[in-house]
Amino acid sequence: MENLEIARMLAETGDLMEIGGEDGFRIRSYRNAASVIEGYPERIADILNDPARKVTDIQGIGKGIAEALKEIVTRGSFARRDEMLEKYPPTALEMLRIQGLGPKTVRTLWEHFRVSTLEDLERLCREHKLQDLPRMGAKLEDKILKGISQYRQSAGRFLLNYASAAAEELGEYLGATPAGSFRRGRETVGDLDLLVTGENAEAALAKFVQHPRVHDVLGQGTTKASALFGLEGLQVDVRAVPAESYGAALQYFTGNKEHNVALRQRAQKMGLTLNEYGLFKVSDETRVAGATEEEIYEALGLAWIPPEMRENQGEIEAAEKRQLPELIELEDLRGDLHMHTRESDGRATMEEMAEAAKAMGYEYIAITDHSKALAMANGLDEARAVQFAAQVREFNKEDRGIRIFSGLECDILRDGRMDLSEDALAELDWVVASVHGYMNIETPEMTDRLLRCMESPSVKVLGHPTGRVLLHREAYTYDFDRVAGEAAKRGVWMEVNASPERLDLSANLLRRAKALGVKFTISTDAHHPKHLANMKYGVKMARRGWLTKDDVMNTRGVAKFAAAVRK
DNA sequence: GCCGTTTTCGGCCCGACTGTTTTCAGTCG
Repeated sequence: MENLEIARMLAETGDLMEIGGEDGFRIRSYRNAASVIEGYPERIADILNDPARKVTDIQGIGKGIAEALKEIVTRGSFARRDEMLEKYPPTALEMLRIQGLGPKTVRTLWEHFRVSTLEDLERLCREHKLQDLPRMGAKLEDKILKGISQYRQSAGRFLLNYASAAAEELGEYLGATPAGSFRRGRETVGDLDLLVTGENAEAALAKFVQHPRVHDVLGQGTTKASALFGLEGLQVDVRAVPAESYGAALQYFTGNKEHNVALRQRAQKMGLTLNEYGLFKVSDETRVAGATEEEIYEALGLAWIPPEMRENQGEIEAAEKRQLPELIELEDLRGDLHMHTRESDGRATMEEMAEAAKAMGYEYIAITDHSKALAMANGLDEARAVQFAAQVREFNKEDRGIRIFSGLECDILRDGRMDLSEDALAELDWVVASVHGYMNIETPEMTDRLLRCMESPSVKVLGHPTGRVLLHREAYTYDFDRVAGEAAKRGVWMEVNASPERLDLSANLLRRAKALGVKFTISTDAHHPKHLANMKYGVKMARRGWLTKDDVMNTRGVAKFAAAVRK
């Protein structure tokens, strides 16, 4: 049992308890424990198995949850969870994920109509049955219908961090390499494709279906096995391919479809045929290439194309002219410019974040806690912001092997003004401007709002510029080209938010912004030292947006970066 | 349910919006 799954069970139990109308503080304890465990560096199961260790030493885990953890690890559930699942169906949890539907409404619907599936709920809304209940009306019915449709679009897809954990675990276990949309760095994946090759390839398929976290084997033959993995049921396809076809298979299963079609057409014109086994001459079926991707692309007269670019969006033409951009690499990053501490809603102190960043080899970070508009996150007001800036100046007086920039993730108010006064903002080194509220305003108003926020001389970068939350919330709408154009003109940068829930901007918008002359930062929005490792997802996204090292400002060394910020 | 304690009980982030009301419950962040 992995931490992520344990955390999910605790959080879900908290959700069910909320539907049950139980004490809010008790629910918070479950959620808090879930969040601590999710971010915990060691496996909870290992700690439980070590007689010398106590899980209650972990902050947020007391006697009660320690008992639950023991149960979860030994039998896959715990009493409280079972009890709640007796009362409410697991489908109730699905309903909670609909935007606009909360625990109280779910409970009312269950008690009145025994609504247990989204289909039931949808029908009731269409028949306007919700209006029979107190405080429910037509608007709510509409909202729920919209929420269901949005939810359906995202169901069955997985965030990159989840897929990534599975890919790493199985990759190591099987000696397998990921292909598919995961390899291309898509922000969400529907399934995970893995390739194994060599003498033990067929044996690996058998080994795969015996993995303790594999269940529901969908099929198993000599070249392919397919099964559901982990609690969430991520579908994993493992393919065994001979060494001489490995490159061809990797290419074929990485896709995407359009890219592959274009390559096969190209091969055809050259008197060749391309499939997952190799590149062959049509005339006498002799093998031209297949063992590596590089030799296939080369035989087609192309430079090897990074997987993140394989969408048939002009990359083949660029590869032909040998004009592919040199994409940014994870190792190019010298700092992380968006993270939170306990001052607002983060889990660690400034010093702990700095220490973790230093261990990753960074030269600098910016601490960017929330501003006061985010009251629930205990955002900073003017006085605290100014005090924080002084604290950072003090920190930097000594050489600590890492430089901190005093930053703030400052809310952009509805009218486009900044949440804190210019005087206070001027004390800080680095202001990230972000939208956290009023996301459903009309497109022109949102455009004006973002244009106006850049009039503040303190604003250096637009944080998570479209506000999307993957599988959960659509981006808010505005005239992107106008805003990006203005950002380029004013020297305001745009963020690639590396949090796997966001990955904002998207690849398409990155390319558009880049074309308009925008510069970027890639930052994790970490709320825990562990989240600093999410940088790799941001880099993937940047690569999908064709960004180079030069496009991304936090690839600069500390002196150059500081100079660029001051300008 | 956790934490901290002047150690077994009291405190634990809450403000703003929406849609429903006619004073507020529910949701979101």
